[in-house]
Amino acid sequence: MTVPNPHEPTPVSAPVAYDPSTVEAKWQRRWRERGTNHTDLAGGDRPFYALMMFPYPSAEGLHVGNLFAFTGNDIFGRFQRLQGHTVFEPLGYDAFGIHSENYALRIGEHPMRLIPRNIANFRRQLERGGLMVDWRYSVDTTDPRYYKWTQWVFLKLYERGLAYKKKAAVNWCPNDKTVLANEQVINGACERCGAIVEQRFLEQWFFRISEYAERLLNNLDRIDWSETTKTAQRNWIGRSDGAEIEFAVMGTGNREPGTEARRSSGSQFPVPGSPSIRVFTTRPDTIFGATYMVLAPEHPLVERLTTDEQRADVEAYRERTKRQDLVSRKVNKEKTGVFTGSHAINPATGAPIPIWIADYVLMEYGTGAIMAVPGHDERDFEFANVFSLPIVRVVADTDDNEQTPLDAPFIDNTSGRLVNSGQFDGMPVPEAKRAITEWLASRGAGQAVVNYRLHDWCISRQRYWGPPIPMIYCDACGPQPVPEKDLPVTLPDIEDFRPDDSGVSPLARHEAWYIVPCPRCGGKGRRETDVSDTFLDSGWYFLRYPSADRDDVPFDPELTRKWLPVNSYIGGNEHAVLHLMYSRFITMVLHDMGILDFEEPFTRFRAHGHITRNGAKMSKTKGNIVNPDQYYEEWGADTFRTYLMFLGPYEEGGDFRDQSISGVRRFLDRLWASVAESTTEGSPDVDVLRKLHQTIQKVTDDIPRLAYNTAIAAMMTYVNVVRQGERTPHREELEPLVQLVSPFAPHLAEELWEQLGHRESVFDSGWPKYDPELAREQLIDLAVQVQGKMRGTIRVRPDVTQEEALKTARETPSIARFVTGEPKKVIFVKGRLLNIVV
RNA sequence: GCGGAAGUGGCGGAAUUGGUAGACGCGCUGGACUUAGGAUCCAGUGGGGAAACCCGUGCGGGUUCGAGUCCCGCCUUUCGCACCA
Repeated sequence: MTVPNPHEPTPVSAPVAYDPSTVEAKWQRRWRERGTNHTDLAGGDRPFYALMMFPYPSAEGLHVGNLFAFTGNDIFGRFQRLQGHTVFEPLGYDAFGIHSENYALRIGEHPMRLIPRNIANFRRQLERGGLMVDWRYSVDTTDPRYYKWTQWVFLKLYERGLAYKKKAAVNWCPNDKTVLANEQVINGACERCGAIVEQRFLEQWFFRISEYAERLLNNLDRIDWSETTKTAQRNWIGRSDGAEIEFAVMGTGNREPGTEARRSSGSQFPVPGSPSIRVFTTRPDTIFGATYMVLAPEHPLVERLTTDEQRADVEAYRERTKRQDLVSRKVNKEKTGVFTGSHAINPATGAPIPIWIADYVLMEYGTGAIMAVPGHDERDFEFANVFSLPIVRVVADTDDNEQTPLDAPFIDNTSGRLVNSGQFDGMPVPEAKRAITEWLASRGAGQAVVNYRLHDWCISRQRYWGPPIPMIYCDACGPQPVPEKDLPVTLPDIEDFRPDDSGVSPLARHEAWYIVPCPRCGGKGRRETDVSDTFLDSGWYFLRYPSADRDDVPFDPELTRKWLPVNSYIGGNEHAVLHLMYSRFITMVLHDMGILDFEEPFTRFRAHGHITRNGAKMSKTKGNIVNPDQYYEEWGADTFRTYLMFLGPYEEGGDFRDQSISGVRRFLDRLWASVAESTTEGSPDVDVLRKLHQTIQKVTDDIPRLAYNTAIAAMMTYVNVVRQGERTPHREELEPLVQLVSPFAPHLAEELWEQLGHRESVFDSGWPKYDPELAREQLIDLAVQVQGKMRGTIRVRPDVTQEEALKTARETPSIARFVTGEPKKVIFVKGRLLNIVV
């Protein structure tokens, strides 16, 4: 054994290098043991609910896009905790729906077996990512303990008269063999599979979301949401201010064969009891220019209005448009239509105008009928040209009130004045809108009306993988809601769950399941065999999390009062008009029923951006999907998290490049090394401390703005400062940095915090305070311009006066050479710049 | 067509309010240490020029002492919605 020579310096053992897999395993275990991520729901004061959109647990496993979204939310949540809030950051699974079912069908496995496996895999990947999730309060929408309450929500809407069944033209996907909501039809094709959607007439359950249109629109003004999301919702709700106008119909040739068409009454205005057509228009001011009318082909009045002469043509046209798919209808720009043979009377001019049918008028919007003003509407103009219908100009473009020449195709303006409009001539358009609406109203021919694009929400799905709609049909008693005590209506575990083309759910093939006693009379009843839309599952899940361990109530009133509405919600903008609209609607309904004391579920919402890879969209077919497991393995979760946040502004997303990850890992390595080398001897360097406090300020400002990329950049800069030169960093220079970095790299921060001698979790240590005194620079480089051109900088105190700065600048040769003669003018921005104008 | 967002080095991106354009990172170049380096460290890195300087934020105008930022007119990309009366 060799005795160490006391004169030789004892060899310092090389610091242990940063090994993420060891550190991360250690802290995940420690968090579990200590319950670090548990939220004291009942006790915590200053509650903060940091919600992220829950994922659909696909068989492929966690997508990097999910992780990007969750990490951003996790950073925000951890930051709030460090600021002293009790943070609740739950996560669950949105596992019902066609997506899961189709996949199950494809691989020939039952979703009841498949989904739990996917969830287990998701859970493993999510935990590996280091999220501050309290897994004791998770939800799985396919768990009867959850969908019991989804069915309860349905019953509440039914009780309120907001759920109703009607036979309706619905979007039918021939591939997925189910009905789709309007929101799920993109350009006439199924959002999911891309198949061309057909129209079918089926009995469907609807929610009366359209009754809430005005509130859904108005409340947008007072919630703190991403503007892009609010705009999308406003457009989707699509409020139009206009008028409904009634046009009297002249007798049809059918009743008086062989005679001239005659007015049904002596008046140009409709008479109660006589046939009339109601139209919606946003331009009542143009009524003097209405030279014909158009009804949607499926309009109920078409039957009566069609003359014998025209019947064959009309029937043929109706048949053709019915079978026509939506895509060719929308893409096809040429106008088609057929004359019904009947005429209506323009209530403004008293002139008879022909009534046509055409598929450019949609039954679903307004009244399904329009007054056509080809002089001022592009579509009407095109139609009028195809069928040689008269075009009358009633708004003049110019101030001189002269009729604009008709060689202009049409004028779509609202700044002109009326012409050819009788007593309204010369009136500006906005004024004429009001005046003409009033004039028509006074004669019983119309009224001001607001119309919305938003339609009622069809929730019926003729599929298997969803919560059965809790209704029972009894021949004697009619439709009966399933009593609350009988919930849940359990989805049976059947092998044959394949959808067919019959228009009914696979459940309709299972008599043993659907034949039940009527809850009212006890006689033979039949269950509703459709299941509900998966957007109903996600329409209320945020209410469930705090009460996820309770079976007696959907959500505990006290916990709900404490934790809701959600303080911060982060998710993808692809849900701007689906999930986010439905959630608001359901919350409003429950509020109106006295069940919730707030009507907006998400106080703040931010849409995150999306990740591309090497500039391209990630997709399975391109094979360029980032699999998180691989990166956890190679770089560690902390590096992966931090890298994802460093890609670009969180709300815009960024481009993932494997090559660039190393920079973030280097940063964490350097942070690790700095702590390992740090000393408690002596005192910290004032210049370093100044940078530290500037960094604290920057990071504290950036996180709430979700400017994670610049926060990370600031911390990188600071580590570079700490390590500059040959110096040994002082512990006080590093401790606050470990706190700053902790939301981004939680495992590493915990480890370093422990190495710095702390026993409690870094997440219970608070957020470092920024001291403006310490942050202030002693000397700055003041920019000096001559004639607005940069000519150099001068080193001065930040509070230097204009006179001093000017003097210094003129003594600086490299600047002074540009100043010829006396300055005419001097612009001085304190602490920023000096501009000398000569 | 309507509505939103965005065009900045080789690349991802900085520049909260009109005030030093290109922070931070990748990549690249050179160097140090090395048997070796795809490790680490140091220096450099918008373009042109020997330099003084000049030019540079999609294009064209404008406002201003000063414009990536504001105004007018275009172009391009991208995402929603789309015959919504």
